[in-house]
Amino acid sequence: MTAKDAHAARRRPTSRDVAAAAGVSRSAVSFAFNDPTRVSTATRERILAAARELKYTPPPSGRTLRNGRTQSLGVLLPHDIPKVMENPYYARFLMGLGQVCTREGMSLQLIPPLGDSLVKAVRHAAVDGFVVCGLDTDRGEIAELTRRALPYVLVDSDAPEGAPSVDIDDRDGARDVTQHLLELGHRRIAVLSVEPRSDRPAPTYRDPLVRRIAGIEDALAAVGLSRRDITVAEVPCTRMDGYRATQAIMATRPRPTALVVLADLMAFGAIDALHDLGLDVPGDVSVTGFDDLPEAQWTRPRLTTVRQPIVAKGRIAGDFLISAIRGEDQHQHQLLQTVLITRESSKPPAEPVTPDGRYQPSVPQSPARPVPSRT
Amino acid sequence: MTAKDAHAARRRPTSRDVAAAAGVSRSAVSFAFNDPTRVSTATRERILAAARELKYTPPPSGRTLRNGRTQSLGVLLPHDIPKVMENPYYARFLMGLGQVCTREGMSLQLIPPLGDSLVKAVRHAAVDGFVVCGLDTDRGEIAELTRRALPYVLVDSDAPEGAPSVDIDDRDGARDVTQHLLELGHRRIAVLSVEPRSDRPAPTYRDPLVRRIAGIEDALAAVGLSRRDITVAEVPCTRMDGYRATQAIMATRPRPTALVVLADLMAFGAIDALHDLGLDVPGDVSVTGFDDLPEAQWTRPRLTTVRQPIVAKGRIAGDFLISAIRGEDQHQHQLLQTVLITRESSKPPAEPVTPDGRYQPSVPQSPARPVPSRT
DNA sequence: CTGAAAGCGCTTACAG
DNA sequence: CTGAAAGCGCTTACAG
Repeated sequence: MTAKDAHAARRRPTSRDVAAAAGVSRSAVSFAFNDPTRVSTATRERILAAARELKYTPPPSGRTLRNGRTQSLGVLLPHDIPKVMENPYYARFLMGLGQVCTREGMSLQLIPPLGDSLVKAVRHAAVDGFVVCGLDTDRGEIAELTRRALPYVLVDSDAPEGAPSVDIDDRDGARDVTQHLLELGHRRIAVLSVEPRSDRPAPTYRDPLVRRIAGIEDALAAVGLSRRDITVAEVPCTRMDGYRATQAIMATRPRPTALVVLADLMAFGAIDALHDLGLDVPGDVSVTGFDDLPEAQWTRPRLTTVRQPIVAKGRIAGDFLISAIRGEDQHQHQLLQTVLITRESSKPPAEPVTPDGRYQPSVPQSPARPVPSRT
Repeated sequence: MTAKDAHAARRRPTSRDVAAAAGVSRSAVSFAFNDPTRVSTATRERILAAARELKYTPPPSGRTLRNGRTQSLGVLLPHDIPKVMENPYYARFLMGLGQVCTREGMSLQLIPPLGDSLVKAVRHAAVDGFVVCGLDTDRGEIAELTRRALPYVLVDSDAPEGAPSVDIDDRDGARDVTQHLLELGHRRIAVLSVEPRSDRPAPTYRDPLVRRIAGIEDALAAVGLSRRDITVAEVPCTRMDGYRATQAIMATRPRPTALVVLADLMAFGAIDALHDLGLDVPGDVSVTGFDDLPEAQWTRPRLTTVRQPIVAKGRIAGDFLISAIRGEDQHQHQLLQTVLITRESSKPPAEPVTPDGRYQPSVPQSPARPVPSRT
């Protein structure tokens, strides 16, 4: 079989074919598509007609190689896409990035680990820059980003010194919500945190969840308690894991009167679990979250939580990237503030749980470690 | 300034540089990265060391041009990314596509209109295939897809005959939920539908929302009513638009006793609005949705709705695309079934609204137009 | 206003 | 096991 001929017959037309059909050079074809001022209107029409005839459209692969631009922003994800999309947090974060994409005329590439390797994912992605989400420790990804010499910005990450990053004041947020529960009189507090993505050698203070735990300790210290006085469970960040972990926690005695959950999604699961256990929220157990997803207002009772500006975080991360792609100066870091949102899922415990009864609010002591002050 | 030298000094290393540094050919460099069996271990180590030294990593642009593969799936979106991400429907749909991406080691590119033009977006996207979402009429996008000779599959679209597509039985679903309300005794029914994305010349029966309206008419016809007996409002598919439209609908007299909303997201807004108007759901007004998003179980009251297999839809669309990319035979169409989920947001109206009182359930007549039968 | 040519950086069939 | 060469398809500086 003359496979070659058959193949040639159905191969995609190139600018060469169009040039031949229109009786012009390949340059003219390129100009007709990209810079109409460089060819006469008549010639342009002829070229476009020939292109239509041959069903030709300039494929992006050639342009990408030539221009070194993909017109696409990459979002490097800590987990595979189904798991990421389970958390409404990401939908909101992508809304912020999407605002930038709309403005800049770019597409958004969701880049999950490739066969468990984020390094490989970085290596293969055809994008103009990376927003790196929730990188819990540098396992080579940043080195690979540097090698590729592409702009990047770390978000919710364990960002090394000097790396461009957008973060929130995790520590203050966690301190505020814990202090809120302590002021209500709670003393038997359980914390539900997010487990690290991988076995990592040493979680550092830069890790957002380490910072949140530190914030909890700040609040505890202010009333003379320490981490030893609370229990901390770490599970994957899913609603179902929040559900299961809450069941386990509530099986312990003495039962906690308050549950500090470090992600709204897991807090929803916690409320589900308490409901199924026949425990009243907040009558039997107070529950707090972290994020203030829109859904936090729809739970019954509505969720007391720490609001973070998720959409703004996405937008700012995108803006950082655009500046870097353009080679403009950029702020290297941005720290966004959280706000405690008090709703019905938290109230004083049914009975005082410490010998001295209800906690009397007092001026909090200075935290154990310096934290960014809020103005 | 010797700008050229400065540029040369900091220009990205290429396989040529690495080859020179390691004292091998560029082929060897390529093999070291892509096909280790083609070079000796010692040579490979030397090459990789040189690459590390020079901070070289093979950029995707060359490979893409050469291989004609991007390892990326495109999702062509009907709106810009912020608007799309507002609807939890898409998070679930992307979960399904994401399953395929995980399996195939691909990334997922979100491709919004480029300066309002989907044709431009198609032209510029560097992907191996397109999932086209909610295309409400062919305004050139499909022609451009054909020109690019890339595989595509239409989802929730006004798909032309013969185009690969994944759809649900919109008509049956809408008929079932309307029939449910009619059987409960409702007669004053308002429908809240999604407005077309653009001014289109002629919505056709292939349009999912046209099919849903047809399903509503089927159910009405079975009790001797017609479209003239109901009111239909069309608004953009957002929670806020659902809220506002419901306020407007409830200001009409006589007030409807049931609201058939053709997207859960808008139904959530409708429940919000009824709550704010001091109207009880379902006491004063029954509300039904369409989709069965997870959130439909969290509204109070929980939402009666038409469940569609959103994640499966995404997975199947992705599988279609993968088959097509591989050049395998593929099923051209897939029709997925919906199921009516009855929850607390619907109940009989407070008082009979027709002269003859409550509707007596009877065997539904055959629908006006043939619909795909469910087995 | 148009054409010939170089070059973006890779991969792989082919020859050694 | 390795090297020289062709080619993927475009864009644009340069010369006419």
